[in-house]
Amino acid sequence: MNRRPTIMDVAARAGVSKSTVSLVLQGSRQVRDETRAAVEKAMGEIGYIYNRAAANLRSSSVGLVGLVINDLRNPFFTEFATSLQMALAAEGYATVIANSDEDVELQAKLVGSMIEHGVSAMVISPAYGEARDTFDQLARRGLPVMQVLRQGDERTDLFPFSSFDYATGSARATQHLLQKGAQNVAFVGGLPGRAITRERKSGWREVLRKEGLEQVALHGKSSRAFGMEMAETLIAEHPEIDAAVCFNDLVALGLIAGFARAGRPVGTEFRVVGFDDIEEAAQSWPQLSSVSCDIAQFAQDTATRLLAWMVEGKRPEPEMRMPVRLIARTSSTGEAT
Amino acid sequence: MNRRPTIMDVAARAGVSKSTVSLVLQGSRQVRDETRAAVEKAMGEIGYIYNRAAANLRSSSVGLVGLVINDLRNPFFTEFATSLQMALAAEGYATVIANSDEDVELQAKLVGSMIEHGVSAMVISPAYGEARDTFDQLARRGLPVMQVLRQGDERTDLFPFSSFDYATGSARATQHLLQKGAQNVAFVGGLPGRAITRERKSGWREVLRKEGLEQVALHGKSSRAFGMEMAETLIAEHPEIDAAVCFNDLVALGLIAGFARAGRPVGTEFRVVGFDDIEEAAQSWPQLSSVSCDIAQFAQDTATRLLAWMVEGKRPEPEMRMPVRLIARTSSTGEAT
DNA sequence: AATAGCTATTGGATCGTTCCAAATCCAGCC
DNA sequence: GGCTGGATTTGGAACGATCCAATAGCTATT
Repeated sequence: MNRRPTIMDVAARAGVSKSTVSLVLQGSRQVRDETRAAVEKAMGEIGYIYNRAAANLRSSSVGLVGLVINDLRNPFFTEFATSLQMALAAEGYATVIANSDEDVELQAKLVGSMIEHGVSAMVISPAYGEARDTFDQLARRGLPVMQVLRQGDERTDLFPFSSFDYATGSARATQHLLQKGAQNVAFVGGLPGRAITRERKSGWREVLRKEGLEQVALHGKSSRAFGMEMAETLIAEHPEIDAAVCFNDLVALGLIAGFARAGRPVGTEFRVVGFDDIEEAAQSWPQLSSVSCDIAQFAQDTATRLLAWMVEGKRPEPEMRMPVRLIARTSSTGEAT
Repeated sequence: MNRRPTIMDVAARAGVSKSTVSLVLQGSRQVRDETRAAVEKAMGEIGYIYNRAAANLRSSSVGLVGLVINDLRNPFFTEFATSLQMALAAEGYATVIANSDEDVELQAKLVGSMIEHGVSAMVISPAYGEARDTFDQLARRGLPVMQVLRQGDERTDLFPFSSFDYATGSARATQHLLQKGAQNVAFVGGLPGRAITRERKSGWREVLRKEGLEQVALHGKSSRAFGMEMAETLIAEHPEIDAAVCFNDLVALGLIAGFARAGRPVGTEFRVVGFDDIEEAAQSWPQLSSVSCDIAQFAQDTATRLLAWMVEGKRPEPEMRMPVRLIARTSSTGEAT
């Protein structure tokens, strides 16, 4: 016989009952140390492998957390995904990472597949678009589901939402640029009409409004390519603009690349602040000033709150904002660091 | 009663037997259309959700593929992971992505957890370090396992290995730099003693040897930060060097940033070629020349070969090399594109 | 009308765990 | 020696699907 060994085989070998083996597997404290040792020895000898499917079937709790990310190629999200996976792994939970690639259809499939696989909770950074059905399905299953970094469903009582305090961040960035001597600060990037764009823009807008300054905003896909393109636009059509708060670091880096290409240095005659403080920000030149979002800490927090919900039933508050911090570097100060 | 509905409930509602429901679930062609419709209607009405754990228990084949990546933060790997996930999804397989973060212990845990969850195959880009036990475990289970992009175990008959033809790529890059007028070409990045470093270096070495040129290689962690640091080293200690083939694009971008910081433009007096052609290469300034590895195509290929193995039992050849292509851009030609 | 040969449907056994209530063990005490 | 009570151990039922062999329903053929 060459089938995969089961607890029965282990039990036979160790001279105990299958129930005892099961207890050992679950790390129960009520089995005698010698018994446990014997069972573990037997497991090693016959090369036993735990069958989670069977266990799940009976106990219907899987120690599996689903994570659906709208854009795993974005380093910001990658960092979040890996940090969350590690935080959950430390508590004995496995994480299934999936990338919806900003496609609500695919997202629905992924969520469905995860539910079928019996995840016991879910963390989702939703794709843009209508996903009411997907969330309804989640609600029906009664799973703990947290929305992070983006809000895809307004029912935050059902699906608590947590993110960063972007508004304050963009206000700080704008003040910083003005203080450094900038006269006209543009906002670059972010797709119009989206909540996250509104938030990252709102602080900038408030500050400019108070100062009575004109507001120039260039919206578009938040990529490096868009930033590069906008450099040309700014130079050609808005020569008065001498600083920019960017939707994210990718746009900011693209903008800087665009200015470099046009032979215009960034840091003194043109100042830039990005958003997210991705690793690259400190390692490009000029080094990029950025509103830092401590994503590893955020992931850790998310894990903690999710576990409290799963294990103790303590549902997180409907909305949480993590504070952000402005990191001033060469691209806004002109000074080497 | 408020438990999750089962196929029995569906069967009762639809007035058929559980077996019929099971057949519908499996998309069998042998149930009558009206019957299928009735069953599907019933499923919709009572909100039935498929329980994969139960199905797996009986059928022991899960449609789940495990993917373990040594560094998911690296955009090259992220791209591979997402592309593979999509290619497999198209064939009805779900992919579990996990990040070992270059830690063999964690890698062992992840592999173990995936086996427990009953993955039916595995794709792994191994972490550096001794992982014999992990591979042994995989071998015992008899799972189809493919090593990609990195070889962690020498038994390629058991664990077929596929990657890119790096040696040819670095030879081309070096020839290209010499042809553009470079006199002394350094190699920057890559941890010494590793197979992938050897490969990416070998083409460069061969070309320089044939030309009778001196070989300067600066090894280290292949990150942006290292590249930046090496810019200073090159300027201070190797002023004769006027071009570099870099281990990867991150190092190349760091190197360029470092030269920019020192006020030395890259493209004419100093030329750089990277490796991987990540998205950013075309969107930085100067645009980065790079040895392009079509990772999406590679992922697609990997999926195809893996499926042939899983489904038809056709084991892939032990070693496969995908051709690469040199993309010349500003950083090596000095010309804007 | 009986038979054969399909197609469509079905009941029971089964997968490998966990859960539960009951049984067993064992030291301490009267 | 019998009894008590906590610590260990145990057998059988259950989880929810699939698989398999058997059955029922049809049509076409003899």
